[in-house]
Amino acid sequence: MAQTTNVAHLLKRLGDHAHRRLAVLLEPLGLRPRHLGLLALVEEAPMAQLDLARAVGVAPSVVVDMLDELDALGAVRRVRDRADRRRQLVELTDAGRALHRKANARLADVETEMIAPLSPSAANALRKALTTLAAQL
Amino acid sequence: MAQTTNVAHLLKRLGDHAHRRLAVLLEPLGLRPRHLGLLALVEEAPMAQLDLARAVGVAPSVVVDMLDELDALGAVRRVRDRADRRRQLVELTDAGRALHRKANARLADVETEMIAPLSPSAANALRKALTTLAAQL
DNA sequence: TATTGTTATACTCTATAACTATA
DNA sequence: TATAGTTATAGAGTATAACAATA
Repeated sequence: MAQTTNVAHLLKRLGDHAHRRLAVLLEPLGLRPRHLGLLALVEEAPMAQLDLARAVGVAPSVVVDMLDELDALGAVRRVRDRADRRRQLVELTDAGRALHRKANARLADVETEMIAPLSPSAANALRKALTTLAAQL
Repeated sequence: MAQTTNVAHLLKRLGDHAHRRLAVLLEPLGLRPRHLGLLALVEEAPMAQLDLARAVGVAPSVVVDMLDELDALGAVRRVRDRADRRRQLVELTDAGRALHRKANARLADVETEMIAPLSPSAANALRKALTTLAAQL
């Protein structure tokens, strides 16, 4: 059967598994996988919401919801931009920084779990290949 | 940033890309990615709908919809089981067999596209690693 | 007029529950 | 009563469109 060995199909199956697994591990933190991209961006520097939406590739209305959730966790703060009072600069709180660190540890856990059956060199080759493929997206 | 090199995250991103790409390539055939699993199962032997649902891991009501779509394409036929008249045995038509062959070719195309940046040996290592990981799901 | 963030609405995908026909 | 298939309904997740405040 073509599907079981086709790389595209394998990537989809494994990617979905990784996503479900990450959702389970993040749940105790009150986070979901989709929050991680936002946290990573805001960790670097405060950012306007529409810029976040563009960077993450998701609709602005969805970013509003996600930020509401992160706000409820005390992980981010919306600060009105005084230069342009339409914009909200989203910045990470100290609690948000700690939360992001924990979330990244859970993400690392998923990787560790998943690559467990591979030899170190095979795991390395996998990471390298995936990184190469992701670079062309 | 952890996400760009984390294997779990890379798998998710690449899997989603593969899925979107496959959807585009299947669209001219009137198929969507989720139909492929059904076609592959029914290609081997006629199967009852609930068995299909269990095999694909999707709700029976969803299988009904998918089969309606495949039926509308003339790809499958529901045949009442004479031993147990509650069951419908789903079988592939000749047109369905041809369609399945084309669909698998499109799936192979997605793989070819995606692994293009890799050397043959790297592509081989990738396929082997993914197959190993998928085996433990 | 155009843009930022927000709200309202709709669409896709899937699951759960209620229904029918057979057993 | 239990099971196979179906229909109806509801829940995530996301996108599009309309809106208020500001530029």
